[in-house]
Amino acid sequence: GGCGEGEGGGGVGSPPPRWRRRGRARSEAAVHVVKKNRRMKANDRERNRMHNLNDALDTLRSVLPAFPDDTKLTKIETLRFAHNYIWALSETIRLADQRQSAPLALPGLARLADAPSPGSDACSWMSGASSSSPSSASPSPSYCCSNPSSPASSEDYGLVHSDSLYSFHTFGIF
DNA sequence: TAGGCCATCTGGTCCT
DNA sequence: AGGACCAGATGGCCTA
Repeated sequence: GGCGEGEGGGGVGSPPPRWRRRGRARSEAAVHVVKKNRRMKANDRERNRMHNLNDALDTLRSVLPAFPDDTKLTKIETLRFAHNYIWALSETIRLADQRQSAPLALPGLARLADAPSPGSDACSWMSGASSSSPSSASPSPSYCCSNPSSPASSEDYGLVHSDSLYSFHTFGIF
């Protein structure tokens, strides 16, 4: 916050005539009311904006795999999970495409070695406020698994069960 | 009780 | 000028 409420400075010297003082007082009151109304409207818009944002997050939660204990993901967890979930689905599609193009070469197994999945390497799908950017060479999520704020059960379930293993089982990789 | 998460308010900044 | 977006502040609620 700052100080944006600077009212127009008063004059220096003798006070203005009575009519001017009264008129000025009225206009100040009017300005105050206008500002107050503007602020209330802005608050209302901001509230609606945040509600829309939360609705979008709820929609995102609804398309993500549910946890067995019906734990509601926090906002940050939802975003991170969605990010890794998209990555896992992309990997699944990529592996499927590779298998289709070369079904006898078992490229998936080779690919698993050089495409670290969040569930297979030392990292997981949540946390990572201090993680490096995933936009470097590898598109895989780089969030590390040592987030004390994330429930361990959620971490374990999130990708290992719902995404990686399930997907790899589905396509016969394992 | 401390810490995490959340909703809300608020002022600043940018855009139309 | 007004609206959208953003970040900081604040207080409430919940849980370990």
